[in-house]
Amino acid sequence: MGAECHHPESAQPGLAGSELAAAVSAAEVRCEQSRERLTPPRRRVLQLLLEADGPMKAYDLIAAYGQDGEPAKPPTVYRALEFLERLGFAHRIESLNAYVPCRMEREGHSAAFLICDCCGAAQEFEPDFGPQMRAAEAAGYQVKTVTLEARGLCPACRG
Amino acid sequence: MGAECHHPESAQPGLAGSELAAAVSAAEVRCEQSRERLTPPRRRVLQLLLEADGPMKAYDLIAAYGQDGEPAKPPTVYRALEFLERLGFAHRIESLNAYVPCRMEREGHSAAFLICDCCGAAQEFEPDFGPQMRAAEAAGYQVKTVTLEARGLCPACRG
DNA sequence: GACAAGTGCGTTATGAAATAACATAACGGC
DNA sequence: GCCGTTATGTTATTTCATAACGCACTTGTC
Repeated sequence: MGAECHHPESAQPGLAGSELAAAVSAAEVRCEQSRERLTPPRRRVLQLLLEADGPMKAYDLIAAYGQDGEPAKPPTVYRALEFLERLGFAHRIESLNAYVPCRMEREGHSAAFLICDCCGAAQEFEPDFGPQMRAAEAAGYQVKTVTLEARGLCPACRG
Repeated sequence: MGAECHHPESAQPGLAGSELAAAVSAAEVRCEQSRERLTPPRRRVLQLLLEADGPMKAYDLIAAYGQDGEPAKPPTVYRALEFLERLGFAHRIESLNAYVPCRMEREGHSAAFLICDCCGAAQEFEPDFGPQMRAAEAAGYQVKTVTLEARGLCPACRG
């Protein structure tokens, strides 16, 4: 994951400049539509996720939080992450204990990732959970959210 | 999750007696076939998982490890869990930080769970990852393992 | 049997991830 | 203005997981 890997980074590079500003603005608009508030800590954490080249750990966010180098307190970042997840602006990748901004156009509650064990890239893709939803229904479950994490090697690292 | 829930437990009850012994013996056979050793700590942790009524946290296993009430040291249990996962005898449920014994007949590396947010039950099911594997292939990824966790309400808790 | 290599275990200590609990501040409706 | 609600600041703690070391046991070789 990154440290051991010298392949060209295939992960989506972080946003910057006008792209970053546009992504933050889009989040702002969606917040207003939902009568939610993109407060300073929430905006700051979203920005850090969008700028990053790959999944960020919570304590990476905590360390990077202050523009002056001052770290945040853990609850500040965890609360912001909870909000961003709730609104669909970010996803937690369970198998990495890390977070990424949502790359999908469609707003929804499900997330699916292709994760490279070599370079650490995590690519979100549009999942088709048809078979799994049918299995859940057959078992009588009422599913609220689904997450899928596929581990392997990305095109750049599979050689 | 369990604490807040007074519905009838729909999770698979833990094994006991001859069923438990048979499950442990089956694991023993599979170990010998793979030239692996089901050593005492590994056997003990597997037994605890099989006896449990639901997912067990690592520190639950640590606390329950000694028959005399003596807890295990964390590395003892984490090493055993790593082994059991590697052999396919147990799965880690990432979104719960918890572990369950594998309930599937077929030996494989993929796992899929229906998790009840109310009673904490985690039911393993046979996943059909066809759509997701095709998406991964289209993206050029070489997938090694896939895990899926669907959160919702089990039949007993959905009311 | 002596030896070395590999594997697993026991132990101590530490690191990493996440949350509890309580006080204070800002917003929005009336 | 006042009040309920939501969000933040802060301290401390809990929960989860691993690093690092030395010893013991097994296995294969000579």
